[in-house]
Amino acid sequence: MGRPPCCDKSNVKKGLWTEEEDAKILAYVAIHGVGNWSLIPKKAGLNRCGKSCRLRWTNYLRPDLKHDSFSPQEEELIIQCHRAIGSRWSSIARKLPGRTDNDVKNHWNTKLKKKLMKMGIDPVTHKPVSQVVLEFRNISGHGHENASFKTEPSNNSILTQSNSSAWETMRNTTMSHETYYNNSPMIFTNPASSEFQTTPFHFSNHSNHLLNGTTSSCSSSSSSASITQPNQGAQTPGTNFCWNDYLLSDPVLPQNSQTQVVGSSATSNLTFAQNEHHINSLAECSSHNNIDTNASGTSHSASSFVDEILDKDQEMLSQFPQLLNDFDY
DNA sequence: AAGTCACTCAACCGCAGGACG
DNA sequence: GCGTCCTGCGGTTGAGTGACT
Repeated sequence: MGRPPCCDKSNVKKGLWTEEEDAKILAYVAIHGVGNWSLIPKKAGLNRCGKSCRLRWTNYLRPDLKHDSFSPQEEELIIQCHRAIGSRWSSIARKLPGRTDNDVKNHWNTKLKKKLMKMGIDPVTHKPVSQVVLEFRNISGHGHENASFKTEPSNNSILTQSNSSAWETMRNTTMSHETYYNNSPMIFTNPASSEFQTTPFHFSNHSNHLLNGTTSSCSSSSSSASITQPNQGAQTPGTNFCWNDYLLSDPVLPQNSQTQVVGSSATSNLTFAQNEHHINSLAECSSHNNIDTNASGTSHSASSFVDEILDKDQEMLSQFPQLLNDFDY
């Protein structure tokens, strides 16, 4: 038995709000304040669902909201936060005074995602698209160099976004690392090296790291927010980088279940962003691609995996208590 | 000028979790 | 412990609008 609707939807108005309706809400809130939104429509004389009133207030009418466009600093902060915690828009919005989760979400979906894709960054994983392509190839069994794409991926990564042109581009061309190197120089921090750099998107040419209080302060080894991928050596071009390797070397996973321990530095350099990123990656990997992490050679059960994440979570929080102030999770 | 397409963003929907009786 | 109500959240939709043909 499902929950009854919050209101009689057949008798409430839907759609855009009129100035008159806005004025009613503003007048009511000015006198009584916010709270108990289910009663507000009746008391304020509105033929609207309480939920709709609350949304109108929180997303548009609140006096502390900004209605101007996003600044470059705000955009940078959104990208950094998204890389760290994924699509937790309310948490990200709390970092941006005057912005709502809806604002942030819309801005991400309409502007920032495209901006990243233009730069050759997969907006879901925040990895260079070339790396995502390599991983997909391995997952889908098209690991050899000249394999053509035969099946489309099923996750929400750049390969399946509404931006089908990106997919078409990649399907029709074998993406060379040089292509991405040339198209997105910001990604690759070592242009002189012939080694393929896998450092995800990083505003390295910005002097102000807006997230110093979050990602950077959490790093025990670096002042930048750049992320060093685990098992980096396996990701050089021409080698058979495998998504499973990525999982197996994940610092979140139990060490004794990893067939190959990457090295203590990989764990000691672990940042908050890394952990979040990996957890998100794992979740996406398993949910979107139906990849069973147990099938990757690990022997832990699902519950022990969750326990492991929680343990690591506790460990991180004890080491970096400031996280509690930065993100609610 | 008219039609089509792409984009933006306000609003809706359904679910989850917390508070409370 | 259970049911109900309220609120918060993230994903999705669709009306409005401007750009393009």
